[in-house]
Amino acid sequence: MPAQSAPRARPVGRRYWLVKSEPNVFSFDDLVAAPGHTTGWDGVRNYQARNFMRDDMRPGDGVLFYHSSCEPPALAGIAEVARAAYPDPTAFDPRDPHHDPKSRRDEPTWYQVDVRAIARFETPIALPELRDTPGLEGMELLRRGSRLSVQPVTREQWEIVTSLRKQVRV
DNA sequence: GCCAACGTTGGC
DNA sequence: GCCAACGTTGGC
Repeated sequence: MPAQSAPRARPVGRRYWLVKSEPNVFSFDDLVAAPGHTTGWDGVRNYQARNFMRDDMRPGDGVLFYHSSCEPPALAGIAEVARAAYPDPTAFDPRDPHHDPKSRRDEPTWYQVDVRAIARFETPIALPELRDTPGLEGMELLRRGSRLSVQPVTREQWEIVTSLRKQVRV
């Protein structure tokens, strides 16, 4: 078979991600308290973040849970993708703040995955510590002006971050 | 509260 | 297709 006609295989193995949430709105504790420690990651209205969820996130992938717009901004714990992408129902609801009339049930614009809490870091890993940790220089989170609320993390970055703290299963 | 950086919108 | 205006994000 000609190589150029072969569908490109998705890289095998577990992938890693980081999601941001304002703890005043939805914290890691809120995720732990949710039924099954799981929630739909709804309300994402950025195309790049959507594409990661819709096209690349798979059940079992690792997720770093980041608290933004708070003091201190920090990684709170780890989670995993519990369900692959499906249409974000809040986009269809006219009364929802994330309603988007251009997303239709027969042709959804916005997608979400389900995220399940796995473990809390014994203490949060605050942003300055991440900046100071060798090997994390390339993290999207640390890039100046970075605003992506769903972003990929390399396996190497994941290993470094998760080795910074003891983890307490939830 | 400030403001830099970013994504989106809409006039042209 | 350009780009100014605008709204949002998010650290500080």
